[in-house]
Amino acid sequence: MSSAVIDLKNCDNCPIRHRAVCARCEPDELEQLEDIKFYRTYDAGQPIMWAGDQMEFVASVVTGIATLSQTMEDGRTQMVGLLLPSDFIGRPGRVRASYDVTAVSEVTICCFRRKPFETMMVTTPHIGQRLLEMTLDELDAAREWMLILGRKTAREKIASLLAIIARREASLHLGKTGDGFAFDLPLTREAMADYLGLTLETVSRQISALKRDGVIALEGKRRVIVPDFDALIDETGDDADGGLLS
Amino acid sequence: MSSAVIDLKNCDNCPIRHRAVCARCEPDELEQLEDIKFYRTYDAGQPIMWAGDQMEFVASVVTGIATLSQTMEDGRTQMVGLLLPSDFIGRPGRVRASYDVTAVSEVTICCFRRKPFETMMVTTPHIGQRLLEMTLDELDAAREWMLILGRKTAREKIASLLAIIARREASLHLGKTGDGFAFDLPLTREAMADYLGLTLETVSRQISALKRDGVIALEGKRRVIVPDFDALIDETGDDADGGLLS
DNA sequence: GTTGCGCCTTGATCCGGATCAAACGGAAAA
DNA sequence: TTTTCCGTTTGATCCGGATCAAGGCGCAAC
Repeated sequence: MSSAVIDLKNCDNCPIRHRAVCARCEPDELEQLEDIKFYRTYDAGQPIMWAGDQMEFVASVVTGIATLSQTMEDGRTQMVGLLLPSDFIGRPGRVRASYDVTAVSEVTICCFRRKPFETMMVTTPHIGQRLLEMTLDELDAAREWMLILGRKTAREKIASLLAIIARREASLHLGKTGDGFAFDLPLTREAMADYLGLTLETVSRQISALKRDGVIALEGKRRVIVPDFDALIDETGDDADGGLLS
Repeated sequence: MSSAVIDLKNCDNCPIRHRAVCARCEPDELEQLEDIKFYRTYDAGQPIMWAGDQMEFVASVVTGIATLSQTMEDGRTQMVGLLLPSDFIGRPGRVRASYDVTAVSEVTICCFRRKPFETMMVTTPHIGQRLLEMTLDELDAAREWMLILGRKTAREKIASLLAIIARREASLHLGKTGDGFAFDLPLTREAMADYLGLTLETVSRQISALKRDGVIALEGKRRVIVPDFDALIDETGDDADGGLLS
């Protein structure tokens, strides 16, 4: 694997330090962390780890996008996680990876040797608490995903995925989700198919259909324009209010 | 809701105290817990809470089986969690329930008022740590479930569900999973369909097919006999070794 | 007994998405 | 420039599971 240590200290973008795990750490706790962390970068398409691999470290995504996925013996693949900056990789207490982790874009991860990290979790409750919050959020996302996989039509699945990505982009760039909102798809058609439990042909056809029906517009293959966000939400089959009302 | 407080102290079967959260609590921590916990019982089929309900407590299943599920406006339903004794209900820090919780059999839950429980999580790290472990296990289960929903055929789905239930029964009763192993289905055909993203007719047909092919035998509608456990596993499409080998 | 009611099974038909196949378009390599 | 290649689109056909419909079985109420 062509991965390299790129920095050992003071990465302002390190999510474990500044956003994910250590948002509430004391300065001396941060110094402890500095001693056991290092960085790795992977090119788009590269595997980061295979299911069954020995995991010597846990990690956190700093930049880029990676996927968690499971593959059956005959090759059928299901994505089970989409890892964005600040998301956590690996699991304290577990020696072997349970899923394949693959870089979708160029990805930099911040690694912590597993043993020291585990002992730190005991001595520094904040880290465990933050990890619990993150895991609960992931569980909620997984459950929303299960509804998509189990009960939605192909069109609803595509609309749901677009809405998920659009919402994330909007919140990231402080952007409005108003009219004419636009964003880039970070995933290939095949990756979208693996996400949604479809074939890439069906993904392509349904995107074309949404375009034909004026729900979205495309610039090239990857850039999506959403003229009316509510119209997109209508296509997802979800409740109009995202569970916000009584 | 015909729910009643059934006991306020010393429930040897309370999973929060003895199995789930407090496995490593000190005696004085247990006493703290006693002050803020109470029990409720629900009949089979009764709703325990609806998505959107205000949650005044978090809880833990003591006896019986309950389901977590999501329903779309038009009635399509997807089960997203199967709650067994010792499983946790609710989420610290969240005011409203995200999913419908329904009793499948008669269910007794052990409730903790949410606020005191949350403050206790801060003062008693063991509880948070145990909760993290449980949540990570649930996340793994959800991801296995996503593969089932997204990529498996109806027959593989049924076989997978039977294998999941069989394995749990086996581990519960210290039972072997050897030849002639038998267990009761805790779910109706409809609940199985909601679990697997199928219709109840397809569930019924595929169970009949597995019976016809000698993979399983039935006693009545609910009791399943598995003559050869490996043959059942073969039908799931999963790797033969459950990821145990290198 | 018989009636009614859940829960389950089975049959006939339909349709959405998979599969097989071909071709397109843009970017990098030659 | 042309070639190659990868990601994508589109078309034709097939099939697994949904849908619609009828009937069976066990059980509790009457």
